[in-house]
Amino acid sequence: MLQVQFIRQNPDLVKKRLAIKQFKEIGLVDQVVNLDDQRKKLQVENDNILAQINSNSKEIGQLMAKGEKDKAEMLKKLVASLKSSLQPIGEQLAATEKILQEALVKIPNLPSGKVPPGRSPADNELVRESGSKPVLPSGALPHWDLAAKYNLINFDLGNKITGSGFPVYVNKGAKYQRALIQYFLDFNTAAGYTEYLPPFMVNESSAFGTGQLPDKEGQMYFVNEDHLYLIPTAEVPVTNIYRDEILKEKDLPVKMTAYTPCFRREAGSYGKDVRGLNRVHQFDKVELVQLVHPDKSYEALDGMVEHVGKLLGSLNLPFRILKLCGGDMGFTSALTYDFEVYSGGQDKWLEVSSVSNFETYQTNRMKIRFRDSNGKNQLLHSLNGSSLALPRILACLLENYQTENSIQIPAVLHAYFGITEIR
RNA sequence: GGAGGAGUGCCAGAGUGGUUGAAUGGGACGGUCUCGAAAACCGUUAUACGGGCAACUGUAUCGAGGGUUCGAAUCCCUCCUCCUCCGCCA
Repeated sequence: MLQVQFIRQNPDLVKKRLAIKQFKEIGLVDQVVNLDDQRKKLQVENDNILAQINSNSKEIGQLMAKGEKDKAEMLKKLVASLKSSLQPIGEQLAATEKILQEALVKIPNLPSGKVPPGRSPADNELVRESGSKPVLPSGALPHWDLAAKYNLINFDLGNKITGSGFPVYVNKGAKYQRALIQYFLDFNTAAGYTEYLPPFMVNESSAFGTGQLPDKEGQMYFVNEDHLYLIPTAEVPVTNIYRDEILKEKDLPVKMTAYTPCFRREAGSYGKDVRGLNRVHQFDKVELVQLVHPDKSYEALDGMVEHVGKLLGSLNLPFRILKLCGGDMGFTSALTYDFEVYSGGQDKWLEVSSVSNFETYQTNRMKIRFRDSNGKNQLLHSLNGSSLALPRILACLLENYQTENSIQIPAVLHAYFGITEIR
């Protein structure tokens, strides 16, 4: 969430930037400022009464020690009346803080100055295109047909065991997943990221920290009995590793990578973009997370984009990088680059990675800070990106590497997979 | 799941109702000393939200949240986590 102090100091800038994000409830900005004014006033009153109660209580202790019971009794009465006058103020203060917090979490992150205006995906800015579309044999198949032809993925079986959107990977299809995960993790650790294998369920605090809660409950699977959420991305548990921590400047940047399955209810998505592996409820992903000095986060973002680009390049997949426009960005992001890979069998671009800088939006919720050279605690910037989301990568690898009667395996994966083609 | 024990500052650890934000030791940092270092000695060493131009100052926080009390790290309740034993189990 945004820092109240920043909103107070720059209300007009905040409103202007929120408009770029197509945010409708601009009124919340003034509301937050007003509520914070109220909060301050109430806190002063509240603290003053508490101070009186505290000092009188101390005196009672001293009087009792001296045996001056009568005076002590009088003071007790005084404190009792102070307490009754405190009660309504305390309640008002708590209520105001609650409303303030509720308003604050409804305000999305501000888009950085680099974000192009625009309302929809059509307004996203093409940054770079790399590689060339494959020349496929006539009668080239989409991945769901290839998956059936070579017995790699069984969608019907998933329907039977669980439901739609839970594919079962079979035989070489299963091993392909494993090879990709291993390759991605090795690629990331070689670049200095520390590997983690976090829990696949998180508590409410963690889900709040990265911005999934409140409001996006509907997109997560929830285990009612234990009050836990299945993670929609490794970003959630991994970023929360440093929740409530104050880091040393010399330990920056923190670079982490993790493989996890991801669980998404994808409520409200229908249509043909859900075919095959294009949109599923459970999928594998390797994620990158960085916590960096606020002065260096855009440099770090460029570095992550570069890193993911290299990874895709190593697989010889044609891809393009889009800078998301204000209207298409996520709630918590300040700047996002999407990677899309060309899917030869479907003749369309599939999003396989999203790399974002969240600046202090998440770290303010999680209180992830560092001690700067002046000894002051400052919020870090958090960033994350996929490297990569498996299903769509697999879809593109199957489609783009198909021949008449085989699927070739990219050279960098031969060692991981143990074979050079699927027949 | 059952029974018992425990959760205090960066760490260890004291503290069972009254100047305790918290003894003591260690660590870290700064200083003195030294050519430099070690040792020794001195000092500093939580966070958040407020008030004040500032010096400074108020409040809250001893796993979390409630409660009792004039006053809670200390008493009570709920929850969480850890340890020991039993049960179950990959």
